[in-house]
Amino acid sequence: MTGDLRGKLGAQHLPLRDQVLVALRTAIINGDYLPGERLTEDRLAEDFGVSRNPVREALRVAEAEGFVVILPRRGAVVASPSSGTVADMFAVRERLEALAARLAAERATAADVAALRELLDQGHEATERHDLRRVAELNSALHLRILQISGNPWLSSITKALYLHVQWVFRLGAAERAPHSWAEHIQLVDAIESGDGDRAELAALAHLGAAYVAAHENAEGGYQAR
Amino acid sequence: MTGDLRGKLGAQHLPLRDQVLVALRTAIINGDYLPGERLTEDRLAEDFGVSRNPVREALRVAEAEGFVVILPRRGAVVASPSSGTVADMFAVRERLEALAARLAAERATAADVAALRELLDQGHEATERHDLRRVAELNSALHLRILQISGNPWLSSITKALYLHVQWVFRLGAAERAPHSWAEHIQLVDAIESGDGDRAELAALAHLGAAYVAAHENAEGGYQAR
DNA sequence: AGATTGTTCTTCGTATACACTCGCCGTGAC
DNA sequence: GTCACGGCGAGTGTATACGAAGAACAATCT
Repeated sequence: MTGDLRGKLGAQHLPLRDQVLVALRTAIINGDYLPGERLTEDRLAEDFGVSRNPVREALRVAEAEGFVVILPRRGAVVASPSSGTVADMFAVRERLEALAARLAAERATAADVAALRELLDQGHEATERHDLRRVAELNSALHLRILQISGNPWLSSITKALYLHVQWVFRLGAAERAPHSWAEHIQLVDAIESGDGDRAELAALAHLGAAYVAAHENAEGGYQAR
Repeated sequence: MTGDLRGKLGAQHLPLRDQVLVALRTAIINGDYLPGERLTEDRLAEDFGVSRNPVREALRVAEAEGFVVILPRRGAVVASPSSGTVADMFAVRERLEALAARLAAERATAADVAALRELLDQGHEATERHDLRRVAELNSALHLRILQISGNPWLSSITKALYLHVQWVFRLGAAERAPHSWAEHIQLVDAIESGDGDRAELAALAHLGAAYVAAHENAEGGYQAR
């Protein structure tokens, strides 16, 4: 898109508002700010060591992304993902990740597949070490990589956003379910390597279905609404 | 051209930033601001008769939604939907609208179906009157209504955002394809009424496929304002 | 007690200031 | 003539201050 003006340098500077947005998102996902918690602009500005303006701009984007809810003239609170919307989220994600798997299967180069296998290996290793944090990281990396291979920027950005929310729900719940999800990943990469779109879609659906059950259980036992 | 925009923002009770966002989106979709056009904060502030702050907050959200591209320290320009991303957009929309159709079929009440039929009738009438603008409105209303019936807020908000982009591409292209799309709508509503999820999905896919061909042709032909 | 009033906190919007970066353009050196 | 340098203006990025409006809550009054 709009390739004419881009490409020059100076793009390496991340505006403060973006840094704030990233920090805010991760703080919410990590549970540093709990659902229902009030987020006054002053407080966030102080927490992040910036003025209110960057905070306000980051808040608007966070609202658009569904991480916070802004009540007019009342301010922002951390959104509360109810178990109802978790189900809705997975229903959408199921379709999107299935499409991503199909496109990836149809378009993956040998190098793409090699990169996926590399992630798979690292994941296997980390699982044996019981390094759950690293497993979760590699889990994300794998999904993101498949999205990238799909080559559809819309699909990619939408699914990434949803994926962040999934991570949020997972963290809020108690345990990671990482161990047994890894076998599903192998199935998925195998299917992508085969180039068979239908098979890749089915593998993605199976994976998502299992993930949903885990997330849903977490959400049920997790936190209070509002 | 700036006068009418300014007048609309006067006497309402939504936060200014939201009014600016709506005005900005519609201005972009209507082609008042053309792809690649530079959007300086000062100019937008003047166009909408507000200060820079609401404009900035609206711009960040518009960026997140994909309507503008913001280059660090350079400012915002209207995004350019290339024909490549139009194909990607429809690939995603196809899946989402198919899901919406399925959910709607499974959950629609008699009242929901009646509302859809009402829209269908109005659409038929408007088509006979060759009132293309009204037909386009009813077209949107029908799709939005189906999303609402689906009862999945994630699906709804994501698809709405995509739908706005589709409208953008349509307006940039030359003619509306409204007339023959109406038959497909009838098929779709029939399927929803039947409560048969598979059938509703297929109807949605057929509709989207036809719409894609039209949109793609428009995008190929390049953009001309109005 | 119940209604009214007032205080306080916070957002919302405006205004202003200033550093920084980028692109443009004129000037001068070669 | 052309190329490099440097000044200049435009515009963003950030900070800060200020006032208005609204909501929540406590205090006051009847």
